[in-house]
Amino acid sequence: MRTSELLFPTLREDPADTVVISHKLMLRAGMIRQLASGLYTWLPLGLRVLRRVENIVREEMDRAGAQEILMSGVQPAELWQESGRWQHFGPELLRLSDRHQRDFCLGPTHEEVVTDLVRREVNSYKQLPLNLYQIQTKFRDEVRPRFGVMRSREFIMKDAYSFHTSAESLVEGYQRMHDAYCRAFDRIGLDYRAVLADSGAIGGTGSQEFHVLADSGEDDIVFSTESHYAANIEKAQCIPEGTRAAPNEDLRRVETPTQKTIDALVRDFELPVTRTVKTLIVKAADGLEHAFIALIIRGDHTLNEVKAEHHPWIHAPLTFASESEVRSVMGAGPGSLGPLGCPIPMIVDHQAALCSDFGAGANDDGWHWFGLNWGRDLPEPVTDDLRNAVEGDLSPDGIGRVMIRRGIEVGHIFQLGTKYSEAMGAQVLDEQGRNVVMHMGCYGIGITRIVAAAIEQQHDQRGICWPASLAPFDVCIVPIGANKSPEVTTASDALMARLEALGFSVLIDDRNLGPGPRFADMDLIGIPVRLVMSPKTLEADQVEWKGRTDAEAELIPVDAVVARLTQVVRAQ
RNA sequence: CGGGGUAUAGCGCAGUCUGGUAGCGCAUCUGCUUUGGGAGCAGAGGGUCGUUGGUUCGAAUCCAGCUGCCCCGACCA
Repeated sequence: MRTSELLFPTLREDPADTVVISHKLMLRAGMIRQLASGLYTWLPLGLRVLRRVENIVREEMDRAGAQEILMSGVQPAELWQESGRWQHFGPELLRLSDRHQRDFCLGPTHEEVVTDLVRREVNSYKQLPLNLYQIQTKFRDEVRPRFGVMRSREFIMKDAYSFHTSAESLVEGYQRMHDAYCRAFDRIGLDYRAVLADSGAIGGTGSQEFHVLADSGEDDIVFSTESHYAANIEKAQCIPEGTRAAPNEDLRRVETPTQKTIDALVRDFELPVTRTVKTLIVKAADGLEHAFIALIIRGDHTLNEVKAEHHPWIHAPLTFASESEVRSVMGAGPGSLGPLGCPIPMIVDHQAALCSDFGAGANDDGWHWFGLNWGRDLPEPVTDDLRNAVEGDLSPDGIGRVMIRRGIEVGHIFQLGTKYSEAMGAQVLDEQGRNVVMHMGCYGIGITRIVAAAIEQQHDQRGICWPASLAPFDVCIVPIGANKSPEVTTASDALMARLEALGFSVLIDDRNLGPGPRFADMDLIGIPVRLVMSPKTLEADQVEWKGRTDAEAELIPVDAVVARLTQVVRAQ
C-alpha cells in the first residue's frame, strides 16, 4: 500500500476533548473519526487493526471447536419478553418499532436469539455440546459514552454461547473457552489477568473477567502479592484481620455540632479512623418487617454495593435512603447516625465488628457516642462482608496481601446455567428419552475495546507502538532523496514487491514530503519496522532498519531484510 | 438523571466583557525551490460564527429557548 493512495488523515495537533491516550492517538493516527457521541467511523488504518484482532479471536475460537454464525443485530421484542429482559433491561436497551408498530431492539447481546435458534434446531443430546459464536456489532445506549472506542455505544464484540446436557459438560466447555481466551490474549500481546468476577444479575455459578492492566482502566482489580489470586473489586472477598480488643474506655456522649463526616471527626477529636464506623441506610428487601436496613462499616472503608445487594435482607438493586427518609426512620440526619439506639436491623461489616472503643453517630443531630463497644453497649452484631478491599488487606486465599490495579475489561466468560434455556424452553432428549433443559455458557470479547487497550499499554511520546500481531502493516518503507535519484524509487518499489510477494504487508511512504513529517507519521501510526532507503544506503546495497521501539537505526544489507523481518513478524 | 463547560474555516484556537459586518497557526490549492526528523518564497480558495426567536439603526458579541459535544457526579452519612 502507498501512503499517497491511502486515506489516513493524521493530525499534528492533539484533538480537543480526549482524555485517554488511546483515544487521542487513534484520532491523530487517522484510525477513527467520531460520528456522534459514542459512535465512530473506522478509517482504513483502524479497520486493518480491528480485522487483525478479529482474525486472531476467530482462529482461537475455531481451534477451540466453536462454530461461527451471524445473527441479526435487530431483534424482536417477543424473545426479550420471553426471557424477561424486556422489562429488566433499562434504557441501555435501545428499543424501536417498525412500520407495523412491532417492537424491536438493537441487540446489546444475543442470548435470546441464539437460545431461540438452538431450541428449534437442536433436539437430541447427540448434538451437544455445541458452541456457536459470532463477531458482530452490538449497541448499548451507555449512560455516558467516553474514552473513544473504550466505552462507545456501538462496538464490535465476539460473543459465543455454549449448550450442554449437564453442568459437568458446561464446566468443561467453560474451561475450554478460558484457555482459548488466554491463547488469544497471549497472541495479541496484551498484559492481562483473568480475574474472578461477580456473575451479577445474569446469575449462574461461575464467571471470570479478562482485564488488560492500564491506569486508564475503569475497574479495580485486586491481586495477591504472593499467589495467583485475582478478582474484580466487586467480587474480592475481605478477610477480617485481628481480634476485637477488650473494652478500655467508658461510653460517653460527645457534642459534635460541626463534625458531619468521618474526616472531621478524626481531625477534631484525634480519634484513629480505624476506631470509627459509618452507618449507611439502604432500602430493605421486599416483604421484610422493616423498610430500611442499616449497614455499618469502618470509617476508612467504602461500601461494596454488589456485596450489599446480594444480602437477602437488602433490596436489589441497592437503593440508598433519601435524606428525608433517613430523618424519619433514624430521627437524625446523615452525619449523626450510629448503631446505638438504631431502630432498624443492622448488618455490620466483619472488620467493623472487630472495632472496640469506637466512635459513631448518636442518632441525634450534633451528637456522637465515643467509647462504644460491641457486646457491652451494643448487642453482638450480625456480620457480613460489606466493604471494598483495600491495598494491604489479607489475600482472600490466605496467601500474601493484596494490591489493587486498574484494569480494562476485554473479556468475560459466564456459566449461565439454565436461566435462559429454562425461561425459553430450550430442551433436548437425553439417552433415556427424557426432556432435559440445556445448560448454557456465554463468552464475550470486546474486539473494538482491545484495539484501544493495546494502545493504552503500548505507546510512547511519538505515538503508537503496535505489537507485531496487531500492526496495520508489518513494515514501512521510507524512500529518501527520490527526487534526486530515481534509483531510490526503483529500489524501494522492488523491495516492497519482494516483501509483499512473501506475504508481508508493506506500507511505502511515497508522499512528496521531507523526511521529517514522514518519519513522524510512521512513528505515530506505530508500524513495527521502518526501512529507509536513500542514495547513500543504496550505494552500499544497504537499507536502514529501525524497530519502532529501537533507540537507534542500523544499516543492514538489503538481502538481509527478509530473514530479519520474518523473525520479527513470526516472533509474536 | 443532577451539576459544570463549550459550540467561530478541515484541525487547534483568538475575537464576545466594552455591539459597527471575522482573524491567527496548521492543513488545502497553484507556481518555483526543497528531501536524513513536522521546509522556503510568492500567490489563492475556504466560515449563513450550532440553531430559533428577541433587543438594537446595526448582533459572533447582549437576552431567552432549543440542540450537539465534552467533563464531573450519581459510595454520601
